[in-house]
Amino acid sequence: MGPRRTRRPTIIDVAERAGVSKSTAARALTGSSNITEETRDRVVKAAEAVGYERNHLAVGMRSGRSGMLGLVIPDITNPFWADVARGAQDRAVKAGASLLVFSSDWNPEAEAAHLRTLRRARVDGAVVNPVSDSFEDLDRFGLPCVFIGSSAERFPDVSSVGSDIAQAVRVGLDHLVSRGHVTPALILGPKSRLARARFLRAVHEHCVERDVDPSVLAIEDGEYTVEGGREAMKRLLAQPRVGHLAVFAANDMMALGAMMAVRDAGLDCPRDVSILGFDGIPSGEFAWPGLTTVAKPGRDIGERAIECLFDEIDHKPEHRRVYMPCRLLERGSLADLSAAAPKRMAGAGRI
Amino acid sequence: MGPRRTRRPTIIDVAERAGVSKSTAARALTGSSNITEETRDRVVKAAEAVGYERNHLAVGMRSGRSGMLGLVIPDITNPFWADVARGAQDRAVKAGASLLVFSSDWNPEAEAAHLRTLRRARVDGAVVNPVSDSFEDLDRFGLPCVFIGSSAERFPDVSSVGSDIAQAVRVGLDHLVSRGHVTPALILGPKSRLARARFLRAVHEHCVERDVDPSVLAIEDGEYTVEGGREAMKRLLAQPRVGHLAVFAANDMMALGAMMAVRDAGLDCPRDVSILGFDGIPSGEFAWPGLTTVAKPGRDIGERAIECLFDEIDHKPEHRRVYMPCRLLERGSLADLSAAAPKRMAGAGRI
DNA sequence: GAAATGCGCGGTAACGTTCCCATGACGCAG
DNA sequence: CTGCGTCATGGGAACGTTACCGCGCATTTC
Repeated sequence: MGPRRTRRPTIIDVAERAGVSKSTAARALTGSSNITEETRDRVVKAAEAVGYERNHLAVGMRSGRSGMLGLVIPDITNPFWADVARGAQDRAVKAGASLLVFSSDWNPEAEAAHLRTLRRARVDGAVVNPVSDSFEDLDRFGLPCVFIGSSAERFPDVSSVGSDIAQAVRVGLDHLVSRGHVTPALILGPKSRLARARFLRAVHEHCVERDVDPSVLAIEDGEYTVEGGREAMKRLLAQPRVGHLAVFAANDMMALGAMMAVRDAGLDCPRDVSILGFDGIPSGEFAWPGLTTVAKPGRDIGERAIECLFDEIDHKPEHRRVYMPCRLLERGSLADLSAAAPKRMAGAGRI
Repeated sequence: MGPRRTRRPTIIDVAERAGVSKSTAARALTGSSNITEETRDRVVKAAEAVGYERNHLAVGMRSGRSGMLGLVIPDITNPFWADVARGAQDRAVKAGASLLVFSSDWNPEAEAAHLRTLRRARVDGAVVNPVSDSFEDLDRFGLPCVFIGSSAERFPDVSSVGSDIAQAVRVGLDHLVSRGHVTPALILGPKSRLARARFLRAVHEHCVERDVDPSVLAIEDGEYTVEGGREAMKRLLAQPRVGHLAVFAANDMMALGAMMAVRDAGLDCPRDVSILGFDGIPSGEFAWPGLTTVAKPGRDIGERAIECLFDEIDHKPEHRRVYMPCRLLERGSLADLSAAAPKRMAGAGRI
């Protein structure tokens, strides 16, 4: 494929071939009114004949709309963010827009640099998972913007899309209870994280509704990693307990780590310990047993964020804050202790 | 963050503030020669003062270089392609370029549509994993282009980057042999796939070098999916055999499916069956036992592809075909049958 | 001392598109 | 027949930038 270095046809070439002025050609091609059907036909034919393709750079320059959107996420390699990116991509494509994707690696400086690049590229707006604590850099962006994720909470003036943590926790706890685990232990993230507080608050609310004393629940903290979950579970297993142990982890990676710790201790999941995760990463499907988890709707979040962004661009200040519902992914990491189906725990889950 | 609707400063604003002409301002800002250090300073200060940011749309229009590159892959959600995208992204950012990312879903029409979009956006070039069989659509692209992946083989005129299958197979087989598995069974993809033939050829070459008759190896085909691998392994297990069974799967998903089939049959991996995968997807890490596999360097491939693309854009027709080396990821799915360390098979692998 | 060279700078055209306004044709009513 | 409104079309400006050319000035060279 030798890239042809011949000049690409412009609207003037089309106009000449159709025997009209470039204004008329433009009108015909943009589908505007005030033009004879016959003329439009001629222009369209001419455009096809010369292989004309509208130059979006020029369009963007003249009209002030580049037709490009930015997406700045921590890491496209992270399955959740890949999901988000995919949703955003599809929604953008559907609207005829293109997506400039950047990974910030949770680095505020990289984030700022990418936002600068987006501004220079004259994107019409951007969807961002903000990592910078200071509103400074983000405020400077000066373009229509939608935030994604729990960190967006810090910026009340920017509309945002995220998962509905309260609903997710409810779904998870309801499922645990339905399987006979009324007072599960919790493996949470570091105390510094906003997400941790939200998660815990939702658990408390749920407990109050069910007349359970929240302070009964065992809680261990750890980093949001496999190792963090493993260590937390080790501490949990070291505590004295009677009977089956159920654990709700705030993150799938931690849940998988917890699963390892169970194995390390010579115990079996789900026979001795039940584990419920939160995220819905693909790896959970291939663990043994398969990790039952509450899945965040990454793709939907991405789609929705782009939709909000369009509203923002069009000055329709609708939904300032959107929380998308999560859903349970039932696999095999939960024992069924309910009286109804005492046999279900054995071969459960693997699809 | 109310997006400020005030006009963004142009180079003319900078020029006026610095008391020079816009030509001089442009010269100062592009770092071109023939300009006093003092004038340049003044212009740069003025630019900072008014918050000037170069309009890349206008630059692209005037100079013919938009500073944007395209990336068309099957699915950003697939961990391998996410890796590739990440590498491409990093390399592009390093060169001051931006990446427009699209997912084709293995759909030739979507691919063609995305390529059209890229052309209209006036990207400087694109990195593509071609799904279309006909060269037709791709040839029309008419821009600097680099292909990625084994399917690129079909287009000898386009430079491409991929993983070195021959080397990967060698690494895998060498490892198998070093663990005492001299004649592993093979789980391969569908006969229609080019990748299958290449994989098999590499195995044959390796066998010949080691004076092993290739026809001894048991082979089962299947789709490149978990289910495909599971079925293939089931058939493999149905065959009469003596002692330990070792399997080299052409794909991690199939390997994970094979692992399930082993479990379904009441056998144990790695005690009764050893499994080696190929890809390096993250899920393999969390399977039990951890999947030992030959990992493709997705990120490196992405980086390298962008580098090749830059060469292509700059008319430096260097490396037309690049194969990146793969490396072994040792986890726990292989028993050690070699005399040296007969104990290693038990607790192997999990990091 | 005059011509030649080099350098810093300004003016203007051009990239390809869309938008606004002018123009001419045509139809219709007075 | 004239005047007015409507509608299809053409002409030109503008978006923000860079490339090219030319001008004036200072320095060099025979």
